[in-house]
Formats: sequence, structure tokens, C-alpha cells
Amino acid sequence: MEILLKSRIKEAVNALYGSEVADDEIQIQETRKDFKGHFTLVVFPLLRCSKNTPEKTGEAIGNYLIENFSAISGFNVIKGFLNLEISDSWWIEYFGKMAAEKSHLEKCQLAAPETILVEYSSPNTNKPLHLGHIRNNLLGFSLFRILSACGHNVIKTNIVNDRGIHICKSMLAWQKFGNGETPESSGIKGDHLVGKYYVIFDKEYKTEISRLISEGVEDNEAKNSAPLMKEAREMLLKWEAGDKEVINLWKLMNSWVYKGFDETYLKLGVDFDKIYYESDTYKVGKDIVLSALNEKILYQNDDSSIWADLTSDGLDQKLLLRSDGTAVYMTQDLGTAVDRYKEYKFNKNIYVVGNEQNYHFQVLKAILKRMGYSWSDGLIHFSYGMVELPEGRMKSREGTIVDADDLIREMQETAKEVSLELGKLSDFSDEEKEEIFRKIGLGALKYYILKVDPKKNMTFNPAESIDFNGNTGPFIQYTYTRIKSVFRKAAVSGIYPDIAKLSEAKAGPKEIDLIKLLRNFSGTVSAAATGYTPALIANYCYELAREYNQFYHDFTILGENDETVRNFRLIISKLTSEVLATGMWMLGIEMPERM
RNA sequence: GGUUCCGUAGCUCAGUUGGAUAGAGCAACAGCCUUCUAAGCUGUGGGUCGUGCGUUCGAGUCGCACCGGAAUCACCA
Repeated sequence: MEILLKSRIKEAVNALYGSEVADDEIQIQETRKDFKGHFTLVVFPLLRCSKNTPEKTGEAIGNYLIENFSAISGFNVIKGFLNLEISDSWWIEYFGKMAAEKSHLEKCQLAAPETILVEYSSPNTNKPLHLGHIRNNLLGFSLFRILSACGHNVIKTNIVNDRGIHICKSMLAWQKFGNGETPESSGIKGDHLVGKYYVIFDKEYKTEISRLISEGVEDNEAKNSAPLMKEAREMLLKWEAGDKEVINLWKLMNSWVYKGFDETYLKLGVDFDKIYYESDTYKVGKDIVLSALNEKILYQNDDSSIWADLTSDGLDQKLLLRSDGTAVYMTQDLGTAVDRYKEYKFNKNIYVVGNEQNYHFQVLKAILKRMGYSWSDGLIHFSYGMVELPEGRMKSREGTIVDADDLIREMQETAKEVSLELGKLSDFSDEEKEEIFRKIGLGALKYYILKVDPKKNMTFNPAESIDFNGNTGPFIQYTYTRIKSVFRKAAVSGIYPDIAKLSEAKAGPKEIDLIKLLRNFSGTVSAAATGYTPALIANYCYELAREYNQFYHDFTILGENDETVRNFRLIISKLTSEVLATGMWMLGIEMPERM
């Protein structure tokens, strides 16, 4: 509609003032609720052509439109704003057409699809997933859905940090204090079991340190010479040398962890197309660094460590290989990027990683660029803020880490309690009920996290996250199930776009078109880079659901005996439910049919 | 100190390419279930959009300076 209006207004300006105007000088927006009309033209930019007051210009354009454009049935001018009213017959046609059209997802495909990698999750294998990972996973998965909806070829990847001294710590602690405990024998989920030994290591290590200090050893020296730490370092050397026993233990304990992670991913509803392991990619990284050294892109220190000098890019010196020749984090990421390009020839490679690593990704991009990889321009760091608790940051030392599995379980239990109290599901089997509770609990959790602008730090308030009223996932789910209920009970034999009372349309959603939203993402990826899209969709869904609920309520008052009014509601309901379902799908939130 | 990000109601957050009187939810108070779902709806109170200057017809939004907060600047990942 706006596009049509624009061209007519252009025409009007040309006819009235004889001057051409650029597209962006014609600003059309939905009319604010408090004014009469459907669309509003901002006339200020056109004063240049009319050389008249805003009011007079608005009048003139309004008169021209009403005479030459049948869709316009009336107008009014307030200050510099021309409010246009669209005729009922036009609306009837419009809504009728929309309701008859195919799904919103099919309509928002872009012309030039790209191959896009989305890396998210990136766990360490020495502890279970926590709240921060949940934000990461939800954002990553949602980005995948949004980009797919736009028609891109999206590959979900995960890189597992399965190597390094931290892994050896859990292994060592398990060897020394574990008595052969396994997930099976203990009944503890694999990732939690390994995490338990990581904590044990830390505890025992600290005991050793304080013992050494009490014996008069200096602080740093104590940390370095504690027997446990020494053993861990020896284990790392053995690992890198391929020692069979160490490697087997490593494989065994990792397999426990992966099984545990898989369970959590499944519960969260996220998955991956391709998993990379740091234990593989760090070798690729080493080769790249060495050949770049040959080409003099990098330099070597006296102690034979290898560095990149990025000072001309406004960055610092960056270590790429240690003096003993072992790899660091950056080495591994270089290798992963090159590997991925070889495999996928991606247009974009999006890293969903916390904002504490902003610097890391700046450097990564700069180094790849220097090495002559032109595709490094396609690397995008989707940077998101930390999740804090009302008391402040999560700290493992103070035991304030919010565990992912616990959180998911609690959300589902609360959903169950609330649902049972409302007692609307008595005719469902226990199994069906559990499925609904699951959707509601997860919907609440996911929405609570995704509705916040990713780039901002957010506060996770457990009490509030579990609330199902107001701007929440369950509210949107509830709106959706209400619509489903309308259709179940309406005994619809067809939809009749025969609507007389369209002036009432302002009570409800006028332009409920998700495509409009998606169009705003034109460069979906640039939107991804600023870290904006999932929150925008979430808040849009909420606004729509809220409007629908008001409409639903007003409607009851309007009287449903009037058939045309009833039909109008059916059309609005259908469109709303479709848009809500699409929007929530893009957030990775499932919709129950009833709740 | 350098770099990046944030600052909107008591709290948690929205605010589209700069547009009309800055919006929701939570919390507080007052109403609405004989009508297809009350996880809902309606109303009341609550604001110097961190501060100042600038750009312009118009600034929460853009620019500069300052104030306050966060992250980062490892031979950790």
C-alpha cells in the first residue's frame, strides 16, 4: 500500500508543483492511534517544492489524491501531517487477498541467497552449560531461523574447546579422586560429572597452595609449584605427544560430556549441521601461521615465539605461536576459519560470541586480511552482552552460576503448576499435558532472553522470568491458542471478505504483515552484525499479540451476532495467528495448540 | 591510559530510515467472567530520555565534549 501511495503522491507533487521528488523525500507511516486516518504523509520535506505552508501543501495534495485515486476516501491535515483515509472497499480487497495468500515465510525470500555459516554455543568440555550459553544458543539458533526464512543457505556450526590445560585438570582430578566413577555408575549426567571433577581439582589445588604458603613459599611460586598443577601440565604435554593412556581417558571423558551436551541441546531445541573440534583445527592454524611467517607477514622473536604486528591497524602485537611451538586460541581460530572457507566457500561467517571477545575478533579479521584472504570481510562477530543476576555477575566461586539443565527444568515445573491451577487442560492425557507444559516453560525462558537487544548486558531475574503475564512468551502463545480456539468453535465454512464495518478496523491490527518487518532487515546480515534482529521480532510479536487481545475484547463488546463483523474477525484472526506463528518460529519458540 | 559497548518510569525493557502528546510489562490502587480461553481487558498514579553544546522545520534517535557503568588490552579459552 505504501508503495502505491508513494507513486501517487509523487504524481501529485509533479502535477501540482511541477517538480520531481526522490523516493526518500516521501515519508509515509501508519497514522497514530489518536488521529483519524490510516496512513500519514509527512509533508515537511515537500515544502521545498510547494513553497507554501505545511497546512496548505497538505490540503493541496490531499485534494489531488481524493480526486485522482479511488482508494483514498478522505483526509485531514494537522500541522505538517497529512492523514489519509483508505476506503472500505480497498481494505476489503486487501485483507481478503492477504488471507488467501500463501505462508509468510514463502513471501519473504530474498533475491540473492548467500551461503552463511553461523557458529554458536562453543562450549568448553570441562563444565556444563549455564545461563550465558543459553543466551548464546538461543541467539544463534534464532539467527539461523531468520536467515533461513530470508532464503539463505545457512549452516549451523559449533566449535568445541576440547583441548588445553583446563581439560587436563578434570581428567587428573578424576584419576586421583574418582574411584572409577562414571555417568552410568553414579547416575550423574556426563557433563555435570566432569564439571564436578573440575571443581574438585580447583579445591584440592587451593588446599595445596595454602599449605605451601603456610610453609613459607611465596604466593606466585606456590601457584606454580603446587604438585597438582605440575601434574596437570605434564598431562598436557603427554596429550600433545599423543600418549595413549591420556588420549584414551580424554576420549572417554569427552564422550560423557558430549552425551550430556546433546541432552541439553535437545531440550533447548537447538542443533548443528557441522561440529568442529579445536583439537583438530589448531594444527591447521599452526601451518597457516608458519607459512605466513615464511612470507614475512609475521615475525619471530628471539625466544622463537611468533607474532603479528597489527599496530598499523590500531591494534597491538598479537602472539600466534608460543615459544615452545604450541598453539594459542587465536591460532586455532585462524585454522578454523580457513578450514571452513575451504569447505563451504561461505559469503558470511557469523560468530555468535560474547562481547568480552570483541577484541579477539577484530584481531582475527585483521590477521586474515593481512594473510591475503579476501573472504575475511565476510567474518561477522555477532557480539552479545553478558547475562547478570540481580545480585551481579555469575561467579562460580560463589556458586551463583545458573545451570542450564536446572533452569530448563524449573521453568517447565512452574509452567506445570500454573497450568494445573488454571485447570483448562482437563481433557488431555498426561503425556499431552507434559508436552504443553514443556512448550510453555521453554517459551517463557526463550522469549525472556530473546526480547532483549542482544548487544546489551541483561539482568536475569529468576522470579520475573517465570512470570507468564505481560510481555512474555506464554502471553503470545496464549493469544495464539485463543485464535485456534476461535477457529475450532466458529464452524467456519469459508471466509467471506464481505465487510461493511471496516471503520472499526482501527480497533485491531491494521497492517499485520511480517514481511514488512523482514524487509527492514534488507541486509539481514548487517542487521545480524549489529545484533538486533531477534529482539525486534520478539517485540513485534508482543505488540501484535497485545493488539489482537484488545481487538478480541472489543469485538466481544461489538456484538458477534453481526455476521460481517464476525467474518472480519475471522480474517484478522487468521492473519494474526500466521504472523505470530512465523515470528515465534524465527525465535525458535514452539506454539501449543491449546493451553 | 587505548579500544568497544551501555545509560529511557521505583524495577525489567521497547522505541523502525530523525516526525505529532516518549511506550509496554512488573510492582501499587480501582473496575470487568451468564457471551467463542480472565495466562486476558479497562482505568489511575509514575519521566529534566545521564549532563551540556551543536546540526534542522523537527532530536530519545545524528555530531562533539563531559559524567557514570561494563567489557577488553595474557605465552587463558
